[in-house]
Amino acid sequence: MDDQARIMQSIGGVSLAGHSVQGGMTLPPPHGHDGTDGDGRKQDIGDILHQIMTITDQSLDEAQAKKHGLNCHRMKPALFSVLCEIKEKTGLSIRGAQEEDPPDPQLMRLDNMLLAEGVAGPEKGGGSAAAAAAAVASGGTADNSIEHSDYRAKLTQIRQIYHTELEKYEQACNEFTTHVMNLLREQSRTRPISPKEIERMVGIIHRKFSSIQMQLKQSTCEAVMILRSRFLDARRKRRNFSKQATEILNEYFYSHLSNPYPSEEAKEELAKKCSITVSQVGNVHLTVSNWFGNKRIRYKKNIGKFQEEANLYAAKTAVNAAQAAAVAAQNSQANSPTTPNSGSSGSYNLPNSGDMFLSMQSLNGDSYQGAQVGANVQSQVDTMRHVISQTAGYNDALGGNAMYSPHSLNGNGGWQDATTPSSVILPTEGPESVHSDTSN
DNA sequence: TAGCATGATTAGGG
DNA sequence: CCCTAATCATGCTA
Repeated sequence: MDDQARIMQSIGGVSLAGHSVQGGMTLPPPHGHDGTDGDGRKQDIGDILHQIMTITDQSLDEAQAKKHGLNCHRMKPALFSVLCEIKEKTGLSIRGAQEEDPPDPQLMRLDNMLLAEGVAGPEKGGGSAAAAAAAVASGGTADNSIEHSDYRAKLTQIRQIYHTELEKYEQACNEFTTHVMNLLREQSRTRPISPKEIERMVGIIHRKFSSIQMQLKQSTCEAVMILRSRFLDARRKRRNFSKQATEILNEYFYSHLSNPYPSEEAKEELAKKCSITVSQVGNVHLTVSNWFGNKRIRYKKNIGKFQEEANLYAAKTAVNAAQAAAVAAQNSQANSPTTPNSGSSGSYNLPNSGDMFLSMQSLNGDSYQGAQVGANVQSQVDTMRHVISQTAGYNDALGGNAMYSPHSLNGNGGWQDATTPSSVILPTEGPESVHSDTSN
């Protein structure tokens, strides 16, 4: 019996203790611990150890020859399968523990975030999903608050980088896995490596690579967050309106001082007239609302400070209205001399602007409250009369210091009828013809 | 550069 | 959902 055969036999004898025979091969019965065969086994093990210790002393050819001899030994397949079985059994507990790993919550969080931001997930819906998400976050509407080309461009860039890197990682992972698998398959001819063990190794490799992937996802998330915060900061950045725009808004405000709550249509119209566009701010409607909200509150807080401004705009409105009225009167005289006067107490026609216009329109549209109309009309008429009298050198009993008294504010600090649902329609024809400088 | 002006945001109420 | 009130943050100007 040569050395190799003895090794095989010895290993077989040790390894198969307590196991039945595979492949119909009869193996020595399990050794007891009574020491009857102990000396023989010790001798065998000693031989093996000796061979292992001296293996480096052997030449390569000698080692190859021994290896070949081992591979060709008739007992090798049986021994091999038994070793595989034992290995599998000892590996079970480890593998079981590792495979029970729940999905990493942090990874899930990152995945969800990337999906929500439109970086991961389907190519097409991604951008709009992100836009919608960001719009919701910023309180605006999806269609205009984040239609920011810069934002989208940067997001697309991030998305591209992310996918490129992800692809690289996946490729590297696959390549490495294939390499390791090939290596293990190659080695499995000389040492017991079961397919399951290869699988396990692949799992380990994948886990390692997924931790790298997580880093990628993490930095991508960070990039998106920075982008978003920058974008939102930019949105917050204030840009003063043009002087014209402020004038238009002020004119509307002071000519509707009794009820400075523009309707949706009025807001849109104002935005249009003020050339407040989507590109200028995120949300046109919100901007006009902001302006009126700020104006109302600041006016109310310090009426004295705004008195001068109020007078200015009152005069402006009145003069414009008077001009328009004069033109209208001329036209009406020329076109239909029999047109009755609209019933005002003065000698001029009612101006076709501001609350007066509203009252007329609203009466036609039957949606406006009578009381409100009355208040507005009265306020406007008073102002008009006063201003026109001043500009025309006419004195009346009102005195000259307060063209706009804060009578629109009630005792509670609120505007009269402030709770009345506003159905105010911005004059679409009158002011345009009057304020030719503000029309688009 | 301080201080005011002003557009935007936020919290809370109806 | 719109409003007010308070506040933030930036723009403008003396």
